[in-house]
Amino acid sequence: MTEAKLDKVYAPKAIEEKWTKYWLENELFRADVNSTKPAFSMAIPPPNVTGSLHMGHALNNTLQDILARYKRMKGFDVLWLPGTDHAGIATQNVVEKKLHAEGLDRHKLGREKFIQRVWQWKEESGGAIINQLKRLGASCDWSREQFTMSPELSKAVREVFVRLYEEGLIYRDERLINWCPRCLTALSDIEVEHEETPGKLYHIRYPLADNPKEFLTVATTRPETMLGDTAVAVHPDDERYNKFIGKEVLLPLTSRRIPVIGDSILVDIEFGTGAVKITPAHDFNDFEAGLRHSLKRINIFNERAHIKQNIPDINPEIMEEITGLHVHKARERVIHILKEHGFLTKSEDHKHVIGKCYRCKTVIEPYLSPQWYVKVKPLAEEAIKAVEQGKTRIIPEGWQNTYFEWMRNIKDWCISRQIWWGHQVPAWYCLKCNKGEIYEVHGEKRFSAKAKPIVSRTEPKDCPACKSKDIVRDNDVLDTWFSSALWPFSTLGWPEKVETQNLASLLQRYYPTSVIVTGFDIIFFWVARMMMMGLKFMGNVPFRDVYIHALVRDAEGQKMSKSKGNVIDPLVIMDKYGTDAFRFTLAAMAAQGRDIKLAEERIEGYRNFCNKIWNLARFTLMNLEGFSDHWPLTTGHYSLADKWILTRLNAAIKDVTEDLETYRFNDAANSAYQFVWHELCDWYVELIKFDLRGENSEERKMTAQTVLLKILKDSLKLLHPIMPFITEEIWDVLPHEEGDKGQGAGVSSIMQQPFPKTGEDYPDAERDMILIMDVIKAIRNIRSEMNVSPALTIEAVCYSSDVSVIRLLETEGSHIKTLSKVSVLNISAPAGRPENCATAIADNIEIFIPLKGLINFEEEEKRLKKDIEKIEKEILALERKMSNKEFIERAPKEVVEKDKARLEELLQKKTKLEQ
RNA sequence: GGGCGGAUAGCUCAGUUGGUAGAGCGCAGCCCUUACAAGGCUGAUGUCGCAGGUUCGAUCCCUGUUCCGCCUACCA
Repeated sequence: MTEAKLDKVYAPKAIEEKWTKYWLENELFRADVNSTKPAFSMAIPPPNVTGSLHMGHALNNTLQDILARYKRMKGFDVLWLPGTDHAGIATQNVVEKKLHAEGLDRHKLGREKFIQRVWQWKEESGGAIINQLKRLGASCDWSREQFTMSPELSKAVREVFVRLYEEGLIYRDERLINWCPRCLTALSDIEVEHEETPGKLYHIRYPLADNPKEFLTVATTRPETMLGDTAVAVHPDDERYNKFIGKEVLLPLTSRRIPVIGDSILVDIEFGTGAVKITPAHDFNDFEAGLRHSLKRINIFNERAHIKQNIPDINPEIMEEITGLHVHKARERVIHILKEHGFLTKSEDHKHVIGKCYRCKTVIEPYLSPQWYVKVKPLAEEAIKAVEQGKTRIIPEGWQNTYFEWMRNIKDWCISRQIWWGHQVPAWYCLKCNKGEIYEVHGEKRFSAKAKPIVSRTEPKDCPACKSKDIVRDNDVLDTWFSSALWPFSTLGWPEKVETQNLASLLQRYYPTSVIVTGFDIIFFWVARMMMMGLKFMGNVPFRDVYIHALVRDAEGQKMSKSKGNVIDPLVIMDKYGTDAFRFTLAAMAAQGRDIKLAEERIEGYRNFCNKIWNLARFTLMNLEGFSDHWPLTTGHYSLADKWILTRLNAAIKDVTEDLETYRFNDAANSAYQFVWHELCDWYVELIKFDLRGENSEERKMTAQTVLLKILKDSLKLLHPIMPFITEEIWDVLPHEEGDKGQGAGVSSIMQQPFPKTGEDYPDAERDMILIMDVIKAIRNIRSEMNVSPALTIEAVCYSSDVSVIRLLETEGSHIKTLSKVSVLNISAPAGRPENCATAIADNIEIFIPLKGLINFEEEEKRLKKDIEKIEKEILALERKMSNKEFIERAPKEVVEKDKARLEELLQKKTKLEQ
């Protein structure tokens, strides 16, 4: 007697904790470099150390874990490499906030102490996200956890930087960059979020220098920047203004005379007034125009976007009024003054796009400063080729265009950041050689773009040129995404391969990785750059497949955000419904190419599914009395139901396998769900209850037990990648055959089992079973429609003119009796409708149910009429189709045949019903 | 401005070679039938955004169009 070892109630929490601990203690997720199995590898998109598990992580890592577990069961040596990202700005912001609460700031603390504080913070709180991933069931090889600021990865960063510099692919230049006045750092183009905002377009008169009564009116959205104007541009073909080209205008509020120039690139005749003020130090277009016309650049504000002192040429009283004001405040003042002096002629509503910092949402200011850049064009070319040649596939394919589009229009990547937390640029400056190029910000020495850096893997002892020991390190750190770009190979030990044999084989074995799974929001930030760096330094793509998944939104389709207050916390969900239900929901909703609108009811539905599986397992265990694992499982023993469910299992295995191979997670989840609930539980379990109770024969009992157990085990294996915990728990208490329990040191887990393979199909049994099921459904339908109590046992008459059908009904009639609660099933009755009967037709089997005493004839009439109407409608459609000659001639034969048969069936059915 | 995606049952969404539309939740009716009420059985509901075109036949292919959403872009 097998004792039930599952609690009556499915309680996910304890199970999850138990198995997480077991898996980790037994290191079941560990990759084996020396394995003879084929390798499957993935690098996790490293979450920020500051992070807490959100829906995006949950989806991303659930999908990866499904792949990892599936591939493991498919016989691969799986390396899923985990780790976290140091997340420069984000982390610095977190620690700065903490300092602020203590009444400190990083400048008071100093760079070295501040960085110590960040490390301290990382040690104390940085592991949260990793533990949350473990709770999600992520089967990463935790023994290889990496951090983008670790000494090893830092070494990789330095190596890449130095090599790129030596090849001329990294350089320094003074340009206009996106500057965040709050973070006090430069940002790359893609770190700026654009947002359409209503604003105003101001028309300002610039008097002509030689005739102050004449004006050139410019239009601008940012009037305060006029203080930095160094020219006015008009279109050379613009007849209104081209006569002014070469002349000068007086810049209002200043004593500055600036030239009028002709520029067809910058100026759109149609827009605004047709005349454009040029501020090369504060606008990207103007900067370019300034280069074309060799214009001076006048910077009017500082790092915090406050108006500088002593901007050249400004009227002193105005200067005094606005010095130190934030540009936005200064704007109001300038508008006011312009209006007072009659320079402002008009202001109209105008919506325009403004950039905001992706970390803190502060309005970005274009700001002139020396920065480090990567020359990306040559790298991008290779990255484009690799995808064109199919060395890397992007899935779903639609994202390829996005990738190409960006790669083809790529601009040089500004990689330096003026923050402290991150990989400090491995460059030094000789104070002697660069004497004239030094300036100070917040007590830090900075160097102009003309300064000559010494770039080196290690700190130089002295200046190679003058041997002076007076050298200073560049204060900038690298864009966080610079180190992320190296992730697929830096985590595998690069560049150490020459020195350590073991690391070499790691790279050899696991690079390129098999697939990277990520959201589309970081295609540019991350995927594109990994491609460039991987190709450059490894000579091969970093991954074979890129699987791009959707964004998780709330039930209304809104992006989840703290400010909107619509965030669903995955940890809360896991507490409430269990991790398996949550994971299953994510998988089931992860259809390619569409965002996920997460509604809690859906999760609840899949929690119920977990419960269903749980009870299925309990039922199985309760019915294994006398079970012998030596019972031979051969075709000869199988009943119709056995053959049917085995055939359906094959279909489920085939579907789930194909779906997982092609990243169709939702289809895989649905196939498994459909099979387990609506075929296995709803039908098979009900069909074999008699057998299991031993009411047929010992042989039937043994066979049913064996088949049920096999189907349950295979179902658990099918589900395990999606629902690891519940499947492991049930697997653990099931009886096992030799070798079923997994290998090695008493450790056993369903995850070590091979993924189910399809067995023999029984198409005849499948067809016959459908027939029986249809009859059962038809009788149930009558009972329900006629309001026959479920407690009441009734009689039924089935009639068919087909001998094989009659034989089938005779041999399998017991199922009909049991499942539709019929006591006498009369099969050999003659055709024609007996008196006082409810009638139905299923698959050309006529079903009559004598209803003496318990019928409502009006109901029956109504029911019949409805049936007939439905049939007539379909017949009409089919007949129209059949009378269409071209359909008969041109449609595929099978289709015509099928329709013909269907029509015939319907006609027969109709006549029978009408009798 | 350019590009992409969506529009299918009350709600959230599937629908992979064009051949009579599916699921979950919700809804209605009946049932505590000893695996499961987090359950069982039965049922109802769709001019598949709009207009054309190709085709014997279109939710699916083509063109146009309207609403949403997203990405991208230097119109001051």
